[in-house]
Amino acid sequence: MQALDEYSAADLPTHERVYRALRDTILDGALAPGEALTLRGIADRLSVSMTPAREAVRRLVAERALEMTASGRILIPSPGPERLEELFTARRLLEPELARRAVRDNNKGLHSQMAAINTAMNRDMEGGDPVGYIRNNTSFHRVLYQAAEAPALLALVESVWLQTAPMMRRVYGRLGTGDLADYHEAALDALAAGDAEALAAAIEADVAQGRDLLRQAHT
Amino acid sequence: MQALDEYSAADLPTHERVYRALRDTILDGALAPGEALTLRGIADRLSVSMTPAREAVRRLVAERALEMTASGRILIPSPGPERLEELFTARRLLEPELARRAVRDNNKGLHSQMAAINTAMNRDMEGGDPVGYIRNNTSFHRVLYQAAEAPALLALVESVWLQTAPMMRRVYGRLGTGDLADYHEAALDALAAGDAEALAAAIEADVAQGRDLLRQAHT
DNA sequence: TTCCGCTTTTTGTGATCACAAATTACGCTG
DNA sequence: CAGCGTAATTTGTGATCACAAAAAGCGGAA
Repeated sequence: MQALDEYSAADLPTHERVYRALRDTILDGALAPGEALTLRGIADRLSVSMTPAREAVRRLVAERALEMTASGRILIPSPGPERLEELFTARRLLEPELARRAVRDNNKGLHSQMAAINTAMNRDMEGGDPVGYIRNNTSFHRVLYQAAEAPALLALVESVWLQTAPMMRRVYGRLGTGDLADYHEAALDALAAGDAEALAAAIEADVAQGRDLLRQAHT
Repeated sequence: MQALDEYSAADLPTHERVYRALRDTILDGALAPGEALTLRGIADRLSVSMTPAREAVRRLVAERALEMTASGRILIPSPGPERLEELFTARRLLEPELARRAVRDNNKGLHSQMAAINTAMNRDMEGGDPVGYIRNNTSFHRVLYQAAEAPALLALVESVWLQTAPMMRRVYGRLGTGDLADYHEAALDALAAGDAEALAAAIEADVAQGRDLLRQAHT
């Protein structure tokens, strides 16, 4: 779990700071599927009262980043194969569209920014840093889609990421095997060429590869 | 605003009953874009304390069915043209997929159920009942997509509906003009024939028509 | 009338508490 | 040692309150 201090500078409402701390922790894949949380545990760890902790949890449950049983227990979701198939279908439908729009509104710094993130990803993989790898992989996609200036579409995609994030750690172990096509490189080339359809295809292939890796890891 | 009593029978948690009452009110298009709500107003109307009202609002803000300003004011969102274009793009990408899956898992009663809803819609339009019309239109789509048994995809679509719902009332006035293609009939025919692609095309056309009507109404 | 400044009211936030239900711990019985 | 029933503990829920900030109301000056 990540320190609350990272967000304390900006004088945000307490519930917002708790929300961001929890969300980032989930997005990093740092919490295992099925793991249980408690309101008092969250509140104590972040030195706040139960009220903002409850609001942050309620918000994450609404985004399906957390799950609540009928009795009120707070769990990290553990989506089964059917659910994962749905989530990757959503990514396959939405992300290529965002990629196309990003090319349309492309600005100069985007390519170098994404290239730098991709380099950091490869370093994380070689150095054995799963959290860093997952975080940079998310950033790679997010930076691209932010250029599309479509916040409503991006919000839908981010909600899907939150739901798949806890399972991503299992994929990490399968990455070093070597015979994986690098669709990030293909995406960077397409972006440099300003080829929207090639970029959309690379993104779709990248999503499909993630789905396949997860499908293998689940068995 | 709708009575809380409609959900009081099932002994759900208070915050859940408040959430459903608010959500259904929004989904019916009964709240105008830009309209302000207060926690105490919601709590008093439903005879509960501020705490569950706050949790319900927080959840709806997370689903983007409500908006909160930096100072904490609760507003019904009033999406501009660009935002609406995004939301209808999301519907165009997601709903045809759900329609295809519904055909795959088609059960006998679905067609007659949708036909009945469609009849009720036409009655609402002739009778001048905008809330009933909007509610039945939502049901028409929801019943179809529920047959797809893809809850994660459906949740994404429902989030989009919540965001467009407040604007739908403006569309209603344009409906009586007569020269509108009835894609619901086309959808029913495709479903009866078990033609997944024809159904997906009808749904896409229906979504596109809604987008166009809203675009005209906005000027 | 219009605009500015002050006062009053309204509003969201965060903390605390009592309570009931669920979970866990534990000791007894077989 | 396993199964089970009871006690102790943990946990989410809903209500209430103090507080600070924002909004609304209001009166006077230009």
